Amino acid sequence: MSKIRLLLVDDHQIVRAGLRMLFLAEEDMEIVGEAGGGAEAITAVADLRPDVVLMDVAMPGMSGIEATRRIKEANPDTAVLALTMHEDEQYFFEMLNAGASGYVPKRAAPDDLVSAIRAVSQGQVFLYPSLAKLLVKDFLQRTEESGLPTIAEELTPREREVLIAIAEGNTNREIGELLTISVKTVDRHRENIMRKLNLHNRVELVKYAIEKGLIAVS
Amino acid sequence: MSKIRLLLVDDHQIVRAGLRMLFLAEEDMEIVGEAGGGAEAITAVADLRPDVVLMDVAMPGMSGIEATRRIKEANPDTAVLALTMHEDEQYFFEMLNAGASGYVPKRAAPDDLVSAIRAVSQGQVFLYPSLAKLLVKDFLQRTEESGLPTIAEELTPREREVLIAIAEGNTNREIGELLTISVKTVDRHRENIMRKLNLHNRVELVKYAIEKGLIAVS
DNA sequence: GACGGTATGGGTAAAATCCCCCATCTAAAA
DNA sequence: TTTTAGATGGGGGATTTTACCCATACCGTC
Repeated sequence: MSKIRLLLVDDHQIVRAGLRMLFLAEEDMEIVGEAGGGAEAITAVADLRPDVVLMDVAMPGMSGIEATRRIKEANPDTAVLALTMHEDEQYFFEMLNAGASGYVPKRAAPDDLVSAIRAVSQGQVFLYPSLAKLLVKDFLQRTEESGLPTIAEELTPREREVLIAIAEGNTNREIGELLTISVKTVDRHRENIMRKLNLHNRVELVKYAIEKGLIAVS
Repeated sequence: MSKIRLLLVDDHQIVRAGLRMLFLAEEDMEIVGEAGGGAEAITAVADLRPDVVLMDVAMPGMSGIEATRRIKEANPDTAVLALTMHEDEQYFFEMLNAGASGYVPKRAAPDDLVSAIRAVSQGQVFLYPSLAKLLVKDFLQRTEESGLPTIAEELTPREREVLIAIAEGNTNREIGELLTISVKTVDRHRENIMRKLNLHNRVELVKYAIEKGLIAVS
């Protein structure tokens, strides 16, 4: 197995030195280069073709955000992991937009950073818990905005489950297997849902479920 | 420091036994109870007041999703961590919607599960990298597609018309009358649409149409 | 204890869906 | 000019949906 090739980008060489020490202990990683700014980082990536770029977000000159955007544009296979002092919401979302595969605050435990690098080197996304929370919050806000008006109150929990399963594209038979009940019971629930909501076919059920935010559109 | 109080919810007692063994080694956690189904889980939470509920998603009877929704409704301070075999996109988003604080697949390393419990017990959100990826994908999709729908390019104008009519809830017969063509032709168009888009029933067609902005959700 | 709501499930039958087969006509493209 | 893509339509059949009928069981509440 070949090592994960790392590029360190940070405007403080003390930080870079610390990171170098940290990765000496990891046998599956090697540092192939360093850069002290965004512009340097771009040329370094082009020259060295690292697997993962550890990118400081706030730097004088070209910011880590802009550097990330340009790196991902020219080289989509290189993963960028944001490493930052700021757990600021704005920076976080902008780094995601720029194409970062992960976001780790500098206060994180070294082990977390190492895990993060392994995750992003495999094409995964690593979000530090406090940042993941922001993203989930954003997600929930969006979904509930789209489904505010009078949630499916009239439905029983079981009916809601069945409705969701229908809206996901399952047939009645599949739903029966999913919920371990007979097809006829699924059918019965569907009938009750339709009567309660005054809907008359599957398509209308799906649109209702989406409107009420019971399922995600995509 | 008091221990993190855990409630295990899974319909397989073998899984629960395995988890019990796992947490014996963790000195800052204790299992205060178990439940074999969603309904039991709800009463167990009310009785035992755990800090974290480890919740299986797919269970016969009340699913983990519905159970989570009800637990969070009655007890917002209790964190629910979804533990599941399914890395399914739909389940994941629904668990988030229901109020889960984290999502860990059963294939994850035990250490990851322990980290996840510590994170959610502190009010953080823990997402396993492969799932975090989904959330970021969703985020990026929303931010970039808030302007452009990227219309169904592959469909002919007539097919688009038929798709829209389907998504509006019309039957094939009604669509035939609407477009003054025979039911068989509508059927033919529908087949072609499904083949082109690799969709396999009306429900998926509707969701596709909504996703691409061909019809309004409400 | 009776009643309403929820969840379960069986039977039947018409309608609709879905997936193949086949064909003709037209207009644009190679 | 031949070919291709789009739109039109028919036949058949397996499967699913939809809409009724019926029932039992549990759990609260009045």
